Amino acid sequence: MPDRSVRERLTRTAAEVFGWSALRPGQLSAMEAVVRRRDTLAVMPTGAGKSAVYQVAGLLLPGPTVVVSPLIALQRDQIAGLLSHDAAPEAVAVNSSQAAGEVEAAWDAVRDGDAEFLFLSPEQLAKDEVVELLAEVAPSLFVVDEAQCVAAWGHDFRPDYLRLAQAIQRVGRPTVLALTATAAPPVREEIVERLDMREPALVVAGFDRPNIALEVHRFLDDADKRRVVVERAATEPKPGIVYTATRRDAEAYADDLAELGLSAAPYHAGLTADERSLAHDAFLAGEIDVVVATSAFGMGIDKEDVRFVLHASVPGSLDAYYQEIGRAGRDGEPAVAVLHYRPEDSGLQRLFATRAPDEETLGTVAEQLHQHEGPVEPDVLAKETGLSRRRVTAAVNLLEQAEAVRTEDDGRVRAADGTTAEEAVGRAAEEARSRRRLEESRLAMMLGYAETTGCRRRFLLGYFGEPYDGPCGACDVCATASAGDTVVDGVGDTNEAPPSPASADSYQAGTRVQHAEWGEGTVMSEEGDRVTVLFESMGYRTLSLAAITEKGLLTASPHDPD
DNA sequence: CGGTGTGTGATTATTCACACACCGGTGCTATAAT
Repeated sequence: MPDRSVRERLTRTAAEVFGWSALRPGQLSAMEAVVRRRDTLAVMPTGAGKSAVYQVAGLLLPGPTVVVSPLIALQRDQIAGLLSHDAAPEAVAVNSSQAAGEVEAAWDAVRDGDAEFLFLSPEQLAKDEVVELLAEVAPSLFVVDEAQCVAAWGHDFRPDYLRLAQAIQRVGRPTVLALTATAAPPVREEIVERLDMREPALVVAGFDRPNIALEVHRFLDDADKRRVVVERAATEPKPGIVYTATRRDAEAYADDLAELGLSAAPYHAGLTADERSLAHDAFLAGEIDVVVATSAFGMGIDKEDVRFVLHASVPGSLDAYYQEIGRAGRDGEPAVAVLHYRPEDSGLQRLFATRAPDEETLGTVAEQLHQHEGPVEPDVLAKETGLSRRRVTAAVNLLEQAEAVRTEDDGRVRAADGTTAEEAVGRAAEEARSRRRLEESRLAMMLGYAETTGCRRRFLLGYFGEPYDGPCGACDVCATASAGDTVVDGVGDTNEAPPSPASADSYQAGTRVQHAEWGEGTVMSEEGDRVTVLFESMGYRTLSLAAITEKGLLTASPHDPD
């Protein structure tokens, strides 16, 4: 089909069914790739209309559309959004909150072609019965919404995220569309790899959010930090969000703010469902000025006028940080993102980031697998070992990644031929170590942002693979530098000068390089006298230009950049 | 990794220092008890 005709059909459907008079370029090209049955990864900021991509494209493909979504609340929002368009087709969900009758009705609707969209959690797809029902209705499009969850949650918290590829295969390998607002290059790679996407089209909308001013404050003393965070939350224009690392801190900061007479509410997973939805609804309705939350607060928060996002502690990665501050200033009006941190804060994040199935668990699971002559269901392994389903699945995932385990067409798993349990554990443990190195380097990049002497926006965008010459003029570093410039009458060439625009062209972001010890990598950013490279085996490393030149550390990679 | 709570012992009447254990974030789903 010629380009024009596909695009015309897409724009016409968008207008007639949803009433959208115009599509953004990113939306249209993602839709087009999907309709041409090409696997697609779309990285688009919230508000850029990610949902529209599958809503419109799904309609133009003949079979039903499956949408994997991490939260039931999010599934409800999406369904409500579809229902609000009179001309849009029916959408249903299947999850544990429903009665048996509802589930049956939902499947009937999909089977009869009454419902175009079916929303599921990844855990649903871990059930044979669900996969079999789905295979019968032959979906044409398999959407993974909030796809950063694959990389962020798949390894331990919700391991069924790493088994989606097998589910996709089993339901007839429909076209795969992964959607996310925030994903740095290694996260994108991981999504593509884990979902087993084939030669995917990559649609990346711009990351920059110029109306969000960036600021960082470093503290040595915990009490100082608390005082500054509370004062800042009290004085900034409302509404705003304060992120804390623990539930206890969320409560403590909310109490402090309430004592100052502000309407503030805590939000974390330790609250009851009622308390959470109360806080959530009140915040959306403008009845609460400040929500003080752990990372539980975020997905599905569709509020335009958030004026500040303060962090009372460092998150574990810039991916998480950018996702959280991205909730500010969606209306395009000025907003501010302030990170408050102490170097000690990173200890907790390091702990979170580096936890993996221990060798004992891996050993138990591997040995149990080897007890079976043939393939076995993961649930059976859980029963036999007495370990939780989550731990078993995480161990199986790791073993599979180490190519010591294979998944059959029916979803059962078996030990790879010619591998002993011992070898399997050794290789899986090495996979876990390699993953830990990457996680630690991601945390190091987070701290790099906090400690940078250059433009913060430049650092942030560089991390996401977006070259930015800067200085941006809207971060604390640039503000200080330009104040200095005025004093010295524009000379500005001091030791702490902002990054020089487009200096050496040899280490521009995106350049492929080779390191003698660490192998191939991609330059992520260059700042002052240092270059940050993302190595495939080691994660992020920051090298000094002087050392690179003197010791000849980096050579141009034989491969062309993509 | 770092903060916090608990227990021990030493010192002396209620307090303090120190060692040590424990906890820390995200949600789904199935199941049991009202």
